[in-house]
Amino acid sequence: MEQVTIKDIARICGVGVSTVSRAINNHPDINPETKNMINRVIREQGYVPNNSARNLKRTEAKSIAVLVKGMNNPFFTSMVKSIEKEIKQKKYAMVLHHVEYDEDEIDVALELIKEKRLKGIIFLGGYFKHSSEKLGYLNVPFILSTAGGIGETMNQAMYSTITVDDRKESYQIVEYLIQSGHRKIAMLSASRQDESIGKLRLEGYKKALEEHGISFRQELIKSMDETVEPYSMENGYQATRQLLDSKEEFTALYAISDMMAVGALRAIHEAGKRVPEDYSVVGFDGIDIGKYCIPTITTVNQPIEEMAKETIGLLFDIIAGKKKHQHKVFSGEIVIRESTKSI
Amino acid sequence: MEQVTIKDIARICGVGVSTVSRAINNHPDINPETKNMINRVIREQGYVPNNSARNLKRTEAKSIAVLVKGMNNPFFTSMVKSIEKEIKQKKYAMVLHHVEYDEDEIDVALELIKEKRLKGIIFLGGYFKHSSEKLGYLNVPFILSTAGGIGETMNQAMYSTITVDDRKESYQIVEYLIQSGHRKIAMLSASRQDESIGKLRLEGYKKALEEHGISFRQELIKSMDETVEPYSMENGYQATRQLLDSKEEFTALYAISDMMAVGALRAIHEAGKRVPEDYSVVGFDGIDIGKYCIPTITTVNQPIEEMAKETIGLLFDIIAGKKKHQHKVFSGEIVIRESTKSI
DNA sequence: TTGTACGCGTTATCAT
DNA sequence: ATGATAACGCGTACAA
Repeated sequence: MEQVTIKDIARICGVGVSTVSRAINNHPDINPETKNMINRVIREQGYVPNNSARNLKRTEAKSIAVLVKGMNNPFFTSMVKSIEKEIKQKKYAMVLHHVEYDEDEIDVALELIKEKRLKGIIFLGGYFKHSSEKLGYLNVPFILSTAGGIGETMNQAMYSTITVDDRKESYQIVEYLIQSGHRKIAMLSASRQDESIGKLRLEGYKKALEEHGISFRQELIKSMDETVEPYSMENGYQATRQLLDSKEEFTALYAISDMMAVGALRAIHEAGKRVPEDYSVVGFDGIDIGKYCIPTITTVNQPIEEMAKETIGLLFDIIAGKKKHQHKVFSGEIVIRESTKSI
Repeated sequence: MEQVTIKDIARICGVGVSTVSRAINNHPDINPETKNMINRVIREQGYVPNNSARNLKRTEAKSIAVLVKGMNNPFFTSMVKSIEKEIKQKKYAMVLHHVEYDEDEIDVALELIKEKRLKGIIFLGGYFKHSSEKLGYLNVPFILSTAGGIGETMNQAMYSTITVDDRKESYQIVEYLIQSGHRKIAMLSASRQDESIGKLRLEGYKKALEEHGISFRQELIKSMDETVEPYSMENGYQATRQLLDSKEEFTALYAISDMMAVGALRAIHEAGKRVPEDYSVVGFDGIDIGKYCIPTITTVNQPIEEMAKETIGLLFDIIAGKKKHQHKVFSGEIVIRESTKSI
């Protein structure tokens, strides 16, 4: 279990530690021969530099952390991939970290800042109802991307945001349903206490109903089961079953995530009904699975690629001091597929 | 950008650094009053201990790394969750790390060992064709869980493995198809050069055919497109389309992952055919999505929960010196759902 | 080109 | 109960 250190290597090679250090870090001022010799010994000994010590010493590390809330959602997976591509292109290192739904992302970020020498942070998802005070501890630029519940209690100049307008997009997908002739539109919503995207999407739903003279009925709203993973297929399945069992009449179902919509499809199928003949179903996010389901799912597509590009681009600009924090809103796009029909 | 350190806290509080350290780490020998005072200042200053320095100094860290190859596969997601639960129960910290398909997991592991003070490593997925020499550098116990390509070049006493017998399980699911009357069974396989689970599952397929007097036909094997994400829905979709376009006759389709099976379902649907009426489809893994698809997918269920428990249990026993490395094989279970029928 | 010595922020040890 | 100080492993200024 004994760790071999840089000193051991130096001793074995009969050189000083700085020479070994130079060999490791490809410094110019070193004799190629000694360098080769040192590298050979390093391999022989299986020596790996201790990163803790390195980070402790190093001035800068050119790394960016990406904190993802909830590792399950495939939506974030593709977002992360896009971001990673961009980060690598800029020759930065990406530190990916998952945050549980019940963890505090700021605390995690603070840990990370002290551990790695971060140049910036990207938060993906999450709710973000933190005080300005706490946010102030974050002494590197950070961006909230596709995060909900932003801007009420927080000082807008302290950070950037990249989002879609959840309220508006939600409004539009519901309006699409209304224009397709649906008037009894059920919704698979977030939990009742949700203060995040769930709330915004619910507001959009209500507004669309209102503007088209349809009265809101609480009975048509099914909230997520908090004991089941949020936004999951299982959650969508459960909620839809409840809805079906309740015998409430509806012709369309709006799930606030594509994953939930998949569960809804199943529940409807099991009830002996068909999509879209008996019920139209729409989701939200635009993840891959919606393209493979049978039927494929009509949804609000979030421009993942663009948002990722903008996120990382903005972050680099802020790091370089070229820009100030800003709040960008992207437009979603309704993608009509097989799960909806006009009535 | 100025980092506030333990010294600053000590100075502000008018105490020594060791006292601050004691306050942070809940040492017994400290006056509750000073402790409270220090904690207040820490909060006020937004001080967070530097983990690099901590790890550098700390004797032991009670942490276990989990390295996952390929972040996309939901199969690993649930595996990780189970493992995390167990690790937390033992009061250890889990370090989760994703490894890209083209990264070398051993190198990543070596980095991690030096950085955190790991007590053990769990590798999830991946191919593992490393030399004993390189493995020897890993000076903490490690377990290969659900990893393929094990045991040929590697010294079995150096590590443990937790797997299902991919060859056997593959054999059984194909045999199930054969017993259901299918004789023309197509397969969505790994890439041709695959030396891992893909190869084993292909061998199982061949053996089942052989033992039931069915001749193997290369035309019925579609390999994954290497430019598309391995084991993905897209990959399954593409391969199935090719298969369908090739006009080869078959009555059953065996996809080596559930995700690929989902893609296959879609491709078949688009071709105007039906599952299971026209084609029976089976997958492999037993992930959630298979329960929600329409139709639900017959598959080989891997006992994720048990394997996770065994993995982490064994690792702790090895760390404690209670057990030696061993190689456990779990049995899968064929779960018959809607996507298959007898002919 | 190479070696020596110091300091990074923290914890452990030993005094007090 | 508290404080001073020596490590931890590494990078780097500076001396040689």
